[in-house]
Amino acid sequence: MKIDPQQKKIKAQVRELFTAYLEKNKQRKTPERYAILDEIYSHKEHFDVDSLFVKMKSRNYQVSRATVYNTLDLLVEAELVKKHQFGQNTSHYEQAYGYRQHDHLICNRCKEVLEFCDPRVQQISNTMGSLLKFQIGHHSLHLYGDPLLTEKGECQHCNKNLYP
Amino acid sequence: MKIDPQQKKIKAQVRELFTAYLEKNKQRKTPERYAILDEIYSHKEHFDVDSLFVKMKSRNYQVSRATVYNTLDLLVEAELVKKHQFGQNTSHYEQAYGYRQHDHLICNRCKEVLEFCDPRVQQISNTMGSLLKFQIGHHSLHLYGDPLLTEKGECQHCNKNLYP
DNA sequence: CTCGGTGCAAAGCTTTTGCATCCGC
DNA sequence: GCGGATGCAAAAGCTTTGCACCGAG
Repeated sequence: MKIDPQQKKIKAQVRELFTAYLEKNKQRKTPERYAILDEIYSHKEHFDVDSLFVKMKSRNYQVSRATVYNTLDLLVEAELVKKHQFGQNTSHYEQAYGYRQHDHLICNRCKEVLEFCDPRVQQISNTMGSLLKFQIGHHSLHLYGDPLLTEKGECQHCNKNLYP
Repeated sequence: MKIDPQQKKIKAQVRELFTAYLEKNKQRKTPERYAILDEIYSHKEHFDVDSLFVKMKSRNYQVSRATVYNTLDLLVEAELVKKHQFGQNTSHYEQAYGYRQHDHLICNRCKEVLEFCDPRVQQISNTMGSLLKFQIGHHSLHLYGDPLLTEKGECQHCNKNLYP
C-alpha cells in the first residue's frame, strides 16, 4: 500500500480530534483505541465490525471484539466515524472526517455501495427540522436500485455480466 | 377498536393485490399468509417481527415465526409492506399501500418515528438514478434529531418532560 | 493506588435453516 | 398425490454482558 501524504495528515488530525474528545469526556487514552482509529483511517472503504476485527488481528495488534464495539461507539459519538445500516443486519461504518457530506446508492445486484452528493438533502433536512421542531443531528439517505446494463448485459459499474 | 370503513376497503384491495401477486408468481394462497396481511392492515403503526408474531398469537391465529418472516418477505416483494432499519438491529415494517410516499424522522430521545413528505426526495432519486445509471427501485431517508423543548423542558411531540 | 478499560467467553436477540407434517392445487 | 408451505426447534449471526485482570491517570 502506498503512503498517501494527504491521508497521513488526516490521520494526524483525526488523532488530535479523538484526543480532544477523550479529554473533554474524561475517557482514558488507551493504545487500543488509537490503534483502532488508525486502522480505520488506513483504508477508505466502508467496513463492518468483523472485517475491522480481522484486520486488527492480521496486523500485529491484538484487540477483542468487545473493544472494537466499544471504540466504534466512542468514535461515532465523537463524529469521527459514521454508522450505517444497509438492508442487511450487519452495521457498516465509514470514516466521517476529511470527507465531504455524501449519501449512498446500493446496487441491488452486487450490493456495491456508491456515493453521491446532493445539496437538496441538506435542504430537506433543514426544512423538516424547522417544520417538525427538531434539531436534526444527522440523516441517512439510501437509494436502492438495479444498474442499467449495456446491450451486452454488462453492469456499467462492476463490468460483470449480470444478464438477465 | 373502531372499524374504519376506509380501512376496511383498503384491506379488501390489498387482499386482491396479494392474490394477484401470488397467482402471478405461482405461489400458494395459504390462510396463514392472508391472516398475516390482514393483521398488518389492521393497525396503522410501524411494527417489528416479534410484535406482529405476538399479535397473531394473542388473537386466535397461530403462526410460527418462520412463517411470519417468510410472509413478510413476500409482502415486501409484492410491495404491500415496506421494510425499514432504524438504527437498531431489529427490522421495522409498515404498510405500503393506501398511504402516500413519505419518509421518517426518528427522535433521538424517545425513539418515536414521525413521518414527513417532501417531493425533493423523489427528485434526488431521479437525478441520481440517471446520473449514476441506475434504475432506482426504492429509497429510505431517515432524519435523526432531538426535539426542540418548550421553556419548561417538555417535548412538543410526546409532551413528556425531557429536561435536560 | 484506583477505577475504568480490556480480553475472553458466555449469554442474548434476531433471523435462518432442517426436517417432518400438512394442505393447496 | 405431489411439492411447496408450515411449525417447531435447533443453529447461526451479530452484539452485549459479566467478570477477572491490567494499566492509564
